[in-house]
Amino acid sequence: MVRVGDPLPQAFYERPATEVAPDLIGKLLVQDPDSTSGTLCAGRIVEVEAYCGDGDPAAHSRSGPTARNASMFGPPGRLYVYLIYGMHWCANAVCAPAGAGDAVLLRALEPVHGAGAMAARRSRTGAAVGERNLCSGPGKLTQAFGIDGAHDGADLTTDGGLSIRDDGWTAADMVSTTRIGISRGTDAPWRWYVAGNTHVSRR
DNA sequence: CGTTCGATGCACT
DNA sequence: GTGCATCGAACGT
Repeated sequence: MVRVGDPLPQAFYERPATEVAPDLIGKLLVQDPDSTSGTLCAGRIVEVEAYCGDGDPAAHSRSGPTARNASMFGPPGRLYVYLIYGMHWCANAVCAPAGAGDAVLLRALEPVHGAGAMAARRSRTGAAVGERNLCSGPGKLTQAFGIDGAHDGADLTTDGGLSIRDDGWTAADMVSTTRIGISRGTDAPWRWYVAGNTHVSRR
């Protein structure tokens, strides 16, 4: 059983995404068991990217609120979940005061608890999925945790469901690089990951 | 090991 | 009609 603290409070998220993102490295994404999933799942955040409403050409919020990105302009500490390439869900933690359009994309996790349940959700055919393949990418981690559009706007700061918690772990070495998988805003050094961690995407 | 490429739905131009 | 904040299979070296 994982021993963790309370969910990070809304105040933690109510800062620019570029400040919150590196602080999310090392924290735990926790999914409490519920009626449909009897297993607690937890993964340590080892890779993130910041997207900013203020002049960031890569952010979905760059042109103001739309039906898709509405939660990105909502209160901080909520999830912004969207579908990409027609088949993968991506999960973000909304940051900064409501209306700013800031969010931090969760790019990779290191499984800490519930890896069996994650593997079951990651495997379509029943074939085994290696541990390094469970959460080593933004589309993989949402599949591993069963996160989809129904979680858009979910509150990360309360008990039950999904939350992000601090168990005291800190990275020995953290690296900052430019963001990947985008065609605009490629110069901003807004990707952070744990140096040497085997669960970081595209290693 | 490496790189290329198809899948697949939808928001936005 | 175009272009994705991706993944994994199918190649080539």
